[in-house]
Amino acid sequence: MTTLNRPSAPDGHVCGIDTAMEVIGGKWKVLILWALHEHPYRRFGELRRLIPGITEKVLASHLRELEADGVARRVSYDETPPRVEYSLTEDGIRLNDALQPLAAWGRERPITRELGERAGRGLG
Amino acid sequence: MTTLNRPSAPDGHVCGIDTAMEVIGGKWKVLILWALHEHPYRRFGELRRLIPGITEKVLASHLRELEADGVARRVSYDETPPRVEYSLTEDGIRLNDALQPLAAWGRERPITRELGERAGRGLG
DNA sequence: CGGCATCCTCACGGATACTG
DNA sequence: CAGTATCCGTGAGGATGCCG
Repeated sequence: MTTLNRPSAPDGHVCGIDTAMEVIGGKWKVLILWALHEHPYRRFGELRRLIPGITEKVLASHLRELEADGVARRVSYDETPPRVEYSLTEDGIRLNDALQPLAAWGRERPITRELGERAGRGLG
Repeated sequence: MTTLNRPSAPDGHVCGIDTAMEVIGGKWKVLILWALHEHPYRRFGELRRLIPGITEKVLASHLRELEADGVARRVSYDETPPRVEYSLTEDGIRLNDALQPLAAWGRERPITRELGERAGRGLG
């Protein structure tokens, strides 16, 4: 995220969506947000189980980025075995709320392309 | 988009956001959507100028995907020189509307990370 | 003007092993 | 349990050139 040519709206037309996309741009970020949204806090392994297919490394890095972006919070308890709880910040909750219309669009949307094959996997 | 392991919400919890992310997931898609939203129709070169940094190939492929996803429409006129106009479909307009809260979030958001360097390029 | 055909890069994400 | 460390593959995206 240093020398990358980030997309930007033309001459001062800050639409803000690009900013948001930076935050939720990761492959699993919205799913993580969603999982955190359903419950006040989530543990690491819990998230991993809730999101089948994600690896530990990716989950960890995504969580770190979400944290750095101020939408997720990480609280670790000094216990044995260790316990870490992730939750949404106020801003993260607002982000999730802002995501709802998009989710509704995705649900109500007329199936144009082949949007069937990608969901036909038994998960959970 | 064939054998790719697409993210999915756990056990039937269809949040719809993943579906939406498939459509707007491209690097410049939201910017294209935004550009199409501001005006009833846009020409190819116009879009290219409106979105500095995007290459013709990427713009073309993104437009084609947006078209395949039913959110953009392409109309070409048999003239010399050739003229092609892109516009949003009804569903594309709804998508854009659904994107507005996200845009608002992006604009109002407290700057946590270094969200300054990526915009510091003279464009337009 | 509005593309498509190639070739190539590189960052994102995946697999595996190891640690406090 | 909750991660790091390392290596690697992939594919979206970028550069360039040509065409109707």
